[in-house]
Amino acid sequence: MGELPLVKKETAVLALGALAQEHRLALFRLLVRAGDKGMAAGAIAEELSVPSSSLSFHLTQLRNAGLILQERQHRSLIYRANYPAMNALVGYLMENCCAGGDCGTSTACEAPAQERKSA
Amino acid sequence: MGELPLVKKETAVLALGALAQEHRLALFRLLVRAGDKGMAAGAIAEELSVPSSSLSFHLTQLRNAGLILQERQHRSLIYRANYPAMNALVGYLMENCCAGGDCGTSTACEAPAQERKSA
DNA sequence: AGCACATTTCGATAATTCTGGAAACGTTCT
DNA sequence: AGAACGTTTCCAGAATTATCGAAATGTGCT
Repeated sequence: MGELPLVKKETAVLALGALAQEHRLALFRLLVRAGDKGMAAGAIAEELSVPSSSLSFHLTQLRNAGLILQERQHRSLIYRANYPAMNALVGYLMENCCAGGDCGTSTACEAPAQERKSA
Repeated sequence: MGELPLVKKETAVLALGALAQEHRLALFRLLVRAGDKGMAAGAIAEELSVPSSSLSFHLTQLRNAGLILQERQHRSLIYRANYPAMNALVGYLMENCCAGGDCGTSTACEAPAQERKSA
């Protein structure tokens, strides 16, 4: 009965703040859909119709919040959703839901064992 | 395969924004724990050590976002967490997770059938 | 009616966040 | 080395958000 939190208050506020913005929410959900293969910044900018400098700002926000991961691939920077972080956030929100009783909160979204880059 | 969303983009941004603030996140989680019986504004203010005028501002934010419900009881205003709204928000966040595949996302937090006001 | 209590509204200030063009930076190809 | 490409950093202005004391509003008791 110590229940030390998996997510700190600060972390949660940061993550929620990162998602609380039209472009970033769309961006995050886009990456959630894109799955393991991720998307390049340029492709995202085009998809969302956001100028690259603005997009870069938003990508940084999401990255600081730990919600997305970055990886270089040739000239492009590839971004992917951080599923564990998302799950942790949701878990934090629902923590103590129903006064500690187990009310069916079993959230999980593993990075899908998707066909990893067919090369 | 129309998949019309249970939560609109705007609604989600509003809700996330409401939660993306130290005091409000604590407040919401407090109400989630408090359950069906809710809490009066004054009690919340004391618990969170926030001046009443500030608290009122935050309560309004959460209420506009649809995350909490208000009900008068004698001289006090009682606030309760809106569980369905919370569930819908979480559902929206994870929508299309794993590219539409069912990856174990079964989130639910019904307002607990708690001992409703033992009077 | 009059008084005390619970909470909200007003208002002015401080702090933070968003935006996008231009310039800088790192990578790849010839 | 030099050129082209993809992305980020810099910057300054615009917009939004948070704070809290004081005053106003609403409710219930006597």
